[in-house]
Amino acid sequence: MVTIKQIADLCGISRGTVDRVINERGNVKRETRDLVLNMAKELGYKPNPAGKALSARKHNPVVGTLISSEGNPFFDAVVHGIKVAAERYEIYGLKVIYRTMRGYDVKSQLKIMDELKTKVNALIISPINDPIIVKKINEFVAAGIFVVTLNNDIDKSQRHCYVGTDYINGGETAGALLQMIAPQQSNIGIIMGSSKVLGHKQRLKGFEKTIGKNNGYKIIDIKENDDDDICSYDKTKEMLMAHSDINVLFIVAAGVYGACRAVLSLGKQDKLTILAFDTVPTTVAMMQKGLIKAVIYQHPYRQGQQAMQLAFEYLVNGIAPEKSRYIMKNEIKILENL
Amino acid sequence: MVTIKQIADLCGISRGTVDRVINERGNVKRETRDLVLNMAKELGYKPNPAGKALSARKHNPVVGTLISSEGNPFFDAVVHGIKVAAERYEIYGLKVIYRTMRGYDVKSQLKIMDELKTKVNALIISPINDPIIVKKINEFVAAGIFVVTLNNDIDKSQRHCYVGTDYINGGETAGALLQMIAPQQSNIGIIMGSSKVLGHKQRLKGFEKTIGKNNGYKIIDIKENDDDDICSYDKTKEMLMAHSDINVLFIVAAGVYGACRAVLSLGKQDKLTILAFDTVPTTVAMMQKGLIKAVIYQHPYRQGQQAMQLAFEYLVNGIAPEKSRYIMKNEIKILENL
DNA sequence: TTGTACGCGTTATCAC
DNA sequence: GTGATAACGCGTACAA
Repeated sequence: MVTIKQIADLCGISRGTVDRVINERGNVKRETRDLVLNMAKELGYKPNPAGKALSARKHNPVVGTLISSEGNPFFDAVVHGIKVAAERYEIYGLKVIYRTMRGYDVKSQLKIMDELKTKVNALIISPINDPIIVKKINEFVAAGIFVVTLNNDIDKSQRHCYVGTDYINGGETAGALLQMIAPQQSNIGIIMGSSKVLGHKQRLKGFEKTIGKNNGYKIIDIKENDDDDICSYDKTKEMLMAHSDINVLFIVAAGVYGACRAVLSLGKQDKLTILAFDTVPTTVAMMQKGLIKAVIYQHPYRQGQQAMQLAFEYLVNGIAPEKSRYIMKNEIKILENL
Repeated sequence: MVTIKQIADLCGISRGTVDRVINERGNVKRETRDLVLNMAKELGYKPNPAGKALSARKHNPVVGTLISSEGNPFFDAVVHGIKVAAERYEIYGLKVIYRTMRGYDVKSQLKIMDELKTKVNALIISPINDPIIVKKINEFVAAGIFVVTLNNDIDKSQRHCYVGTDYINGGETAGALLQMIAPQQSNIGIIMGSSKVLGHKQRLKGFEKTIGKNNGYKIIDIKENDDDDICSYDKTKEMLMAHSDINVLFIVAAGVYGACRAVLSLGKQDKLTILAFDTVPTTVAMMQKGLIKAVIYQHPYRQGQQAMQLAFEYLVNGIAPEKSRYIMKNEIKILENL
């Protein structure tokens, strides 16, 4: 393993100069610069993260997190992943500021982002898909802040990377699975989260694409529940009463519990195949009752861990992410492999 | 963050003494020892892995890996995980010796273990389930070598930890899934790997337990293929010809390709529901052909990564594993979420 | 029994 | 432009 010191010796100069070249701090003669660069390349120099970590303590690196986790139990596991990772990195001097919010209000998110901006060197955010947020994220990046979008991406922004799933594939997987576990003739009722949320729309798109090839499968009705259980309960009840031919219920986002309660209140639990997303406790309970046959799972814990790890490696080890997208697989979970 | 130096200052003694206490090197007065221990506990001292990593370079830590990967493509992904992780840790001075073997011959494994013993500080091994290997593993541990069992455990041994799946749960998951995707009346033919391999037996056990509750499900025949594709081809053909009522094929371990070729050669591809394990390329090809509906996946890449990470953290960062078993989930994969 | 001093690789600071 | 030096936290050989 080659070190800065070795390069310095071989070039007949000091460590300081080599450091200036490698970290592009300027104030180095062209020739010396080229010499060092060539030597480093030739020897395959790679900075030792342990050394970087040690000296990074002086910077007091701070990560800000802003997650729309309030009232959305899906994010509990995500936040848990973030916290476990943060704890592990605490010893390296990494500090974390935790901020949460409820729902998808752009102004609220903007306000918290502004508060964080002067305090952090990195930001982990589940962003609202809005041009104003894109602009703000770009401001962060321009200010030298490392930005990770978590669970939802804003692809037009300059964020350093995205950690989450492929939503279209989530819908495709759900559609394909459904055709394996539901009746040959299926009349499908769909409960959406919010059509304002890009991911939900993408899931629907993937689902429709996959089941579209099957003549036995028809989508009877689609309703939005705004990710709210009460609303979900009402809308589901309404839908099932209006269409007694529905024998499949596909719940695209949150509000699974409300929808299931509607099914129970109509006594339709044995007549429906129900497919949903994520393994929040209320959903697991409904799986145990036999109401929900399967769910699509998006590795929430690993999403949180991964996001914090990327921030850590960037700030403390000086390692930029290899990829711009860290995609978690859409897994199929039944009661047995939860 | 509290450091050794801070503890030393607060106790009015030198860093050296504190180090002796914390790393239990002896040669410290009782009182001083107790004082330091209390102070460390009170301040919540945790050694900084970066510091440890830096000074660990002098020891030239070496990890030996011994995997029965030859002729078993399942292990390709496991080994890939090991190698990617190893590459990442190379910069810290971690060296790796790669050894492979074919099949389950105790003597071969023993011989390679003996060769490795003097050269390594840690061992990652997919062990054969045999008392002689247990004894040898315990010898390694007694010699201060860190031992991780990978993909297969030997629970009576003193190995530091196991990385792999819960095989019984793998069988249960397969059984439950089958009842969702196979006909109400299913006559099942089972192709085992080797009954000598503990994991294969456990999978069968979990499977039998789960489908045992369903009166419509019957196991018609069980055959062993010794994880060999040719043998698998012959045995499957034999089985399907002897029992024309079989409409479900459950392949417990390797030899998936051979079994599928047998199905094709009998032209039974549209009359069978086939369930298998792992996503090796030949299996994926059979999924694409529509022959195999679903497989159980055991995160082979992550298994390899995790094992190497544990060795790294132990040797270089001086961090012992938190758990004695790192269990990967049995996931359900269909074509869409591979 | 205890303290001192150096090295691991990187970076920041100061002096030239 | 460049070089020397100290500091980060830990381990350890050696001195006292």
